[in-house]
Amino acid sequence: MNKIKNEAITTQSQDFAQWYTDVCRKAELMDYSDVKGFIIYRPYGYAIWENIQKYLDGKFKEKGHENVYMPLVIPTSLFQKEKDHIEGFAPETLIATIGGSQKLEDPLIIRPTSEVLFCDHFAKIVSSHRDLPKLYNQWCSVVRWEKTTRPFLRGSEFLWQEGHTIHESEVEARTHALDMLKVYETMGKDILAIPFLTGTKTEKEKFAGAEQTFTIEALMPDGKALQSGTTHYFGQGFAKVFNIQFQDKNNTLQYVHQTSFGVSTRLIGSVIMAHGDDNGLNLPPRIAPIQVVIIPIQPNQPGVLQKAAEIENRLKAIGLRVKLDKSDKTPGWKFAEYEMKGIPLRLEIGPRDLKAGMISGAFRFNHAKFSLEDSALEKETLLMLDDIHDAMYQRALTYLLDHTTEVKTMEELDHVLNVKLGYAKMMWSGDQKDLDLIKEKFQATARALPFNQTPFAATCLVSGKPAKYVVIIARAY
RNA sequence: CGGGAUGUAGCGUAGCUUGGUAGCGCGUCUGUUUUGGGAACAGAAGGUCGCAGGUUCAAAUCCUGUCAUCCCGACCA
Repeated sequence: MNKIKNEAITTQSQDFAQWYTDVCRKAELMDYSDVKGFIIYRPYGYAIWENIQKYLDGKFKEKGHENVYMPLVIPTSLFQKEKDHIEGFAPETLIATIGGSQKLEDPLIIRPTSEVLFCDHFAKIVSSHRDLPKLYNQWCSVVRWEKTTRPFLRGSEFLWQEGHTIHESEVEARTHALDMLKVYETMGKDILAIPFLTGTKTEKEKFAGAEQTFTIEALMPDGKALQSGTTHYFGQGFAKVFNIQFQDKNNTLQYVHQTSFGVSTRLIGSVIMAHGDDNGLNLPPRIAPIQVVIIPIQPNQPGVLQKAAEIENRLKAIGLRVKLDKSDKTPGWKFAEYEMKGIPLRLEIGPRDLKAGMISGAFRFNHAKFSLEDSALEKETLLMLDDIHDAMYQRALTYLLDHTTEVKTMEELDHVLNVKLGYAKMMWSGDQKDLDLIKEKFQATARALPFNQTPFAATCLVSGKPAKYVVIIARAY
């Protein structure tokens, strides 16, 4: 029953990285293009992104954001204004140097992120405290010339959303950055069925140009962490460089306080790894492009196809995303195929069910089979999809908790990173040199300073100096 | 950017050592029978052997270069 039916997919235990790539391609989420790092988002993969977009776009608008669209290209002279920012991104920019047949005086950088465009624009449109806050969001793609690329996890081009906001006060801006982190965290719980580790990034890991960076980190089954989204408090750094000023209520000129935040199609990679298994993809119901697949058994028998179509229509009528597979593949083939594609719920209708007035089916995530009364179809299906979501979230949460370990010695750290796998929670002096040592020894980095900073030891695990922070260490994607 | 591996039909591969008509499995198409966990039979289509040079009467095969993908590092959402 649980043995591997699809020989084409490498098993996770054989080679987790290869398993991941196999799933991406076999489930038809993406395809490679002719340019390294630039992937084709196929309909099934893109539909997952659309579902994430739909959810987030709604949440952003609830928070008062407006969508805008900035240019694809940034003049080099503009990009270079903020020092830390350019230092962070310069090594991975793609630059257009020719327009038509003429060499460009000021070469155009294909945006790796749009901070400077927003800043430049904000400076022009803001003059009074009455203009604030400005809460903008942009859906677009960005380009970063990456050396190593993997589908969804790291591409030279990826789709994302970038929010950019400016505020009158530091408190308001900081609160907003944390609010948006909460939106991301809730998204994990609501639709991705992924519990995120949340916290603050260390000085070294924070965004180029930010004063403070917050993060959501997902723990993958191979024990590695995947940074899945970040929000930033920029302070007034960009505002001063780009001269984004306003007159406050006391008639004095002030610089705005700024934030930005983003999540990308990397979330798809996160979902693939967090929930997938040796049978392939396993999608949480709320982002699954197809939530229910209906498989007619012996479709030539009287009434079977009609019933299958009726079920399809009834489920569509209550707003579900449904597919009825009328093709002449055998049922066994279809079962395996739709498991591989991660469709959360399968319904089967055949002569046996017709006679009994029942509908058979199975869950993708745990392979459990069931049978339900025809009359209860709508009600039961909705309940089951919610149950599947909750169970998937719980399973991921249990994994996260089981794989978050407090460590007090180098030996324990070694054990967590190399044997037990997952997050190592340790006390840290606050000196980056101590973390550098860990990186050198274990190729692991600080993922976050968790918001819960309750100390559990007095000294830093590495240096023995007085401990300042609780920090989460892991290998990362 | 360093180290390793691989490019032959949509996918997986044989052939390469020793140059001589490009083969197999899966998938695809047509038809018939099937159908409750990856069906059977019959017929058919599908190839610039990654690309570019070179050696040769002759190159998938030998030589040089190049590109891409994957893996492992360093760098990064």
